[in-house]
Amino acid sequence: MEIASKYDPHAVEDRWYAYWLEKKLFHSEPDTREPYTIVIPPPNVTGVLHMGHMLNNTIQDVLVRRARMLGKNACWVPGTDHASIATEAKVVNMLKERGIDKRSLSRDEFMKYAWEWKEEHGGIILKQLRKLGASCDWDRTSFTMDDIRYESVIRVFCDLYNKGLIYRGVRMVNWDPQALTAVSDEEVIYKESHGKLYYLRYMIEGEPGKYAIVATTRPETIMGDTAMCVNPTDEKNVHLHGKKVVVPLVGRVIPVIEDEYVDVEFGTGCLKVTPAHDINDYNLGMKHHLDSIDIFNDNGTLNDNGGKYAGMDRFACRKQIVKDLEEAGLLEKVEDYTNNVGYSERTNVVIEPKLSAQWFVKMTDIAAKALEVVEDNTIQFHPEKFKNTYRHWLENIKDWCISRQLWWGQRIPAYYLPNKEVVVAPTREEAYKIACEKFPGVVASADQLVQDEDVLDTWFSSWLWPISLFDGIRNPDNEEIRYYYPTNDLVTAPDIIFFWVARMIMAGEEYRHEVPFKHVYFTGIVRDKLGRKMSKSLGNSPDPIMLIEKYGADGVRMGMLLTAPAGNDLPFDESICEQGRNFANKIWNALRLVKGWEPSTDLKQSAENSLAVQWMEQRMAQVLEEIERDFDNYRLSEALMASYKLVWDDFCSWYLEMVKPAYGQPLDAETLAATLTIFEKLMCILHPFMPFVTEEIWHTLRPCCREDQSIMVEPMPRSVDYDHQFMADFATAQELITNVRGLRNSKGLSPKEALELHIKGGHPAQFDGLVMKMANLSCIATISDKLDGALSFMVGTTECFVPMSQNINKDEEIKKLQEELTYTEGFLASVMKKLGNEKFVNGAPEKVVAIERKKQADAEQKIAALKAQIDALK
RNA sequence: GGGAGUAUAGCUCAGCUGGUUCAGAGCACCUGCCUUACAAGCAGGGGGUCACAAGUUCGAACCUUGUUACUCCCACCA
Repeated sequence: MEIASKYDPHAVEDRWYAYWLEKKLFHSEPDTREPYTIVIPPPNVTGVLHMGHMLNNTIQDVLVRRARMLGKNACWVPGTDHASIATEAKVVNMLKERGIDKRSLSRDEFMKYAWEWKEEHGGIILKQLRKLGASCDWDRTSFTMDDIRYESVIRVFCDLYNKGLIYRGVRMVNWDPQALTAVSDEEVIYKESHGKLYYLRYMIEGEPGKYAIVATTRPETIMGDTAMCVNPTDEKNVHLHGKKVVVPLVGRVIPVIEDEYVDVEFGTGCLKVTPAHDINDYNLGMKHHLDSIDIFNDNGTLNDNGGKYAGMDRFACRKQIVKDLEEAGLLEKVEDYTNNVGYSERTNVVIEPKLSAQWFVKMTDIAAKALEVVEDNTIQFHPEKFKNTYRHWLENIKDWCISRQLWWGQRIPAYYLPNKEVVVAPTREEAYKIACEKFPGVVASADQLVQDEDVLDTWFSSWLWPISLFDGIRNPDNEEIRYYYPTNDLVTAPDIIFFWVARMIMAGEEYRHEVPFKHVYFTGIVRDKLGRKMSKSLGNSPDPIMLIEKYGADGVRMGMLLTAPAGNDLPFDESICEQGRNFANKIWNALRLVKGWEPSTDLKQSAENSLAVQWMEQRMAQVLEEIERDFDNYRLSEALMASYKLVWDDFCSWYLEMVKPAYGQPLDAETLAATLTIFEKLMCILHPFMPFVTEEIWHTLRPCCREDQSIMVEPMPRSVDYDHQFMADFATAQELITNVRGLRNSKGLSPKEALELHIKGGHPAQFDGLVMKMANLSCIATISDKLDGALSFMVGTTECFVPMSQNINKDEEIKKLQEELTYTEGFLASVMKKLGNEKFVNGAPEKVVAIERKKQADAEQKIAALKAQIDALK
């Protein structure tokens, strides 16, 4: 069979993915095996695959595939997130393009459009994950708003309400004037922005011509001022105590109050208090029983309280009001000012603090439990440093605002009675029942109940994900939840540690009394090579599907993993995929070589081949030890690098070259069979990282017995004991080979010209045959004295000589030897200094001193040898 | 403002409990090779004051303190 000289992933990847699906190899059902479970961080249903997903899902796939090969019942559950704000925004836009205004639609009509849109455009990302090779159990694909998940969320809401952990209250919330909804604290991003600080004059009542100056960044909010505040200890403002001042332009008379909160150093030490539009002012207002005047509409324009500015946008109003203040002579001065302004994570508009009635979850008690399980390592974070971040957040946690003024999401199951009382129940009928019991005679029928208009924060669905995926909320005792929960590993980006990771832990404790996962692997953030975050607006994010087209999924997977240790950002450059592609090609060519060998049953296995096989098998055991340790510590890139070197260096460069027969010659059947077995095992080791090329090669190696099989479920090779002396001796042999090749290279000799090697004294000779083959030597001779007229090198303390047919350049050789001598003498001097130090000899452990003495002896021996060689040349 | 982390070769990173795996790996680079598996390759090679300074120690990339630079998280003084 002819095998192409270049590996072509296109021909291979789709075929094997279809094969895996057809054989249902991704599917898991509970059985007697040990479970291994990962739930996918559900991407937005509106999302398309980006580099962050690639990294994240590659890691999950590596872990799942490895677990599967270790004999576990591996289950990776995929799904998507309904992403209220983002999805609703997209649907609204879509409607707008069709000339439909959301406000002209009823809630039900809107939801119909939204579901249509979701069915049509949603979940592209899951299709894209298949290209990557993700071995998700697609039969289990879920959605945070499908029936089971919807119902689970509703039940949890009711349950927490009944436990008194959910309440409704009027609070200052972060209002997104574009999305027209409240968002949680975590959804506000503060950015430094360059604005102005305006100094306004507030006339003092009853003291004509006298005024106090207030510095503010938001002059448009003066319409909402209900007090001015000074610090009671502020001497320069004592004259204002007990006075009243007039709000500029507005004319309203407001009191001057005193509070320690005011910073004496800032501006003039006078603060205008606008309880409706600033969180700190709100607190001051509560404390001093101030009125609260809301001047904004939900969309960020001014309402009727804005007087002549009513209807204007808040930023347009700011400009206008500054102009008007100036004309009225009430603007003292304007300074440039840099401060932090909060923006909505979803819509990127400036957040408006706003008083409104919202639903909250009490966090204090739930948070304490969630902190404990991370502190005591029931859940381990990789890397561990994220424990700090986690602790800090949980220790300072505030109640979670979970209501959103949107339609796309789980509608809050709270029903209002005509008497303003509220009942909470999963369905209207149940709510009616409760209403009748609690408030007899208030409602005559279920229809009279008015359901809350708001939906729940999307994270209020996703925090249940590891439980609700197995229907563990509705049926807490079902077989699946008992089998798959708790899950094993969670792989996610550190930026959602609060949004998601912490809250899943809370939900796990609350609803399973058990952690939702045992390990959390935090990936880094994928950046471009200039260190910038990948973003649409910068256009610096490569399309992952194009990358896969170009380098193959295996190539991209490997490229990303090689440079992405846990928690480290990944400066992504397309060229790292080349390394992956090249590696796939390298293995492919090893396959071509091996497949070209003809087995001969007449030929007996040579001693050399037998040794080569023994070495390779033990080398594999040795490296497996390392790989297993790396996986235990979640050091995936190191495990991959070790595998890479095992295949490329040890197998291809050393082993295959050692057993490779001369051109056209057959190979003894025993060695060939051993080679195939080793090759297969290597493919198993590599399979979690590079699933496609390894499956292809595994099948091609022994096509006869691979029908209907898959490497996916082959047992993963495990490390075993190996002979350390044997490996050390072989390493010495490798050094001999490298040295001879080096001599050849530096003297410009052809690799085809066979050389002789003379070794002074004894050396472990069992590998001589292999050394002769690999270094192209005609003989290896043992000599008792140094050899004249030869090039020399040392391996350890052993002197080696290679006779030259041509004259050797004595000066050059002497120079080279002299350099080595100087270095060794310096080395010896430092060793002697240590050994001459009594404190060292007495203080250091026996072992360390012995090592130094050995260094001394070796160095002395080497110096003597070098001196003798130099003398001989002279 | 508070906290955390990082700084080792041109790049990305290892370096465990201070001591022969202590100065490493991969990529990149340089030299020579189209040697019938692979130029997406082979063989060989160069390259680092371990950010800076002081200290502890017989001994420091590793421990302590300080300095500098970068990154991230939290807070939000109008």
